[in-house]
Amino acid sequence: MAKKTHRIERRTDALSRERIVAAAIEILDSGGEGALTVRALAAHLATGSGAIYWHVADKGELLAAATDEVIARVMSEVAGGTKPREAIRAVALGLFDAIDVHPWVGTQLFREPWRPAMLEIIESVGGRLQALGVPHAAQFDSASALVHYILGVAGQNAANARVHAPDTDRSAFLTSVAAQWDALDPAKYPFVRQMATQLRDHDDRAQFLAGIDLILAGIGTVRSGGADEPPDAAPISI
Amino acid sequence: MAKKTHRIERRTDALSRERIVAAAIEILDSGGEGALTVRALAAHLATGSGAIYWHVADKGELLAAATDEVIARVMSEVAGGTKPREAIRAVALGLFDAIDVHPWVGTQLFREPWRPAMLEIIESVGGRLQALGVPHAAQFDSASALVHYILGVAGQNAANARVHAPDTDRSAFLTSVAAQWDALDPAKYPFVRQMATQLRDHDDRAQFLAGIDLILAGIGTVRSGGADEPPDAAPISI
DNA sequence: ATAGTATTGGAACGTCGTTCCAGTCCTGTC
DNA sequence: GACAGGACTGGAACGACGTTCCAATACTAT
Repeated sequence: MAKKTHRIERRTDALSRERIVAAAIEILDSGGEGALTVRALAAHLATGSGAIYWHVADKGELLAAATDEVIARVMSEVAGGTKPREAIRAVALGLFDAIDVHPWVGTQLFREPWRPAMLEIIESVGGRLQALGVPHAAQFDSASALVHYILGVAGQNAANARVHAPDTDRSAFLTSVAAQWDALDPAKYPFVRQMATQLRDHDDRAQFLAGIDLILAGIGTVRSGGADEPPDAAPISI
Repeated sequence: MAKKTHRIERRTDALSRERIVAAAIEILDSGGEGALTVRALAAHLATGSGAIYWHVADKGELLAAATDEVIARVMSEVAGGTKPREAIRAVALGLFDAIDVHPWVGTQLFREPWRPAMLEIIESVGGRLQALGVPHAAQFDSASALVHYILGVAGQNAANARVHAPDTDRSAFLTSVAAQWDALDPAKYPFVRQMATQLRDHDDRAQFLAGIDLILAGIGTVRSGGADEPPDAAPISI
């Protein structure tokens, strides 16, 4: 009836917001945050900068869209039907691994807190906390603690990826930082020096998970301390 | 004896690394991270860019030096002789307040982990954890969890300061974000929507401290779980 | 076929970090 | 008190960036 032919595709290689975001993710993954320039993106897509700006407002929106896309992909993958506690660990590990592959995401997560990426993380963690039986009064603080911890690790991993060459592996990087820690003044930095050895041999991923468990244990003390729910007996399990 | 007159001062308004870093902090505090350009800095100091680059390698070093300076100031202020647990809370709150005043520090902390700023934070938190009686095997993971949580909050606060105009107060900002959360699809974001009200009325600082307490509580379960130390009876108190 | 809109590619603008360099200041030596 | 030489300064200039502008082209509806 009406005349709305509803966007017939132009030609197969036509530019689109999706294609631009996908190309941006490719560049970010292979060259890091510094490699994503509008010129590089235009070259990658064999077009000009004007064409890109017709589909995307500015570089910030591009980075935000790329981040949302990566996070949304992670969150849909870790859906799982396990117990709440395991689900929280799975979500956290999924985020850790995603940022390991796309370090730039760790930086971008610190953007506007109402962006889809951030909302999905809060919802995913918070929803599982409810399922765990955390009393209502403690839910906000508990979710905040978990999410901020995850953000902190994410940002740190992104920074680490930024500072060392993309080809050097993690163990070589840790060894060099550990050596710097070990060379510190023992009078000024006794604790850091003691940790140097453990730093060299430690596993980032396992330590991240240990932090999650530590926070969950802390949340557990709140729950058993003053709540009326029986431990581990929440009816819902997402 | 020797001819080393050891740097007699030039004239009172002479440029120096310290004066440049101090000017950079002023600009960062008043105008945010985007306001610090080499040209603005040169104008502020009534000189040219070449003169600045004679004292400072590049902008990165300048930001790192400014961050180290602010953090060192905080750490010396919160020294305190209280009990370890209170000392950790004091250090954390000191960092929170410093980043509240200098939001750009929250971004810069995610730099090289061997910079003085980061080392001082790790040492300060870790040393107090030892004093608390945390068993050696758990010290590294515990310090890591606390520091990463602090970093996460710092980064988030820095991002918030970046996004809203410097004159709008925190409560107005929270209200606007809470409104966005409240307008979300209840089917997709049930938890976030429930938290919208609490977000509007919550106190960032108190919630930050609640997170610290949660992690400390988690660390406490490790200590009492497998260690031989009696609770709260560590002999040393920094 | 033609008019009108959607989309494109690339030139051009202003700003940034950084480098370069001619000049100036200051100090130590005679 | 002249002067050589290093310390230090100020600003012009360079290349790269994000963004805007616009003539040219591709496509759609009539």
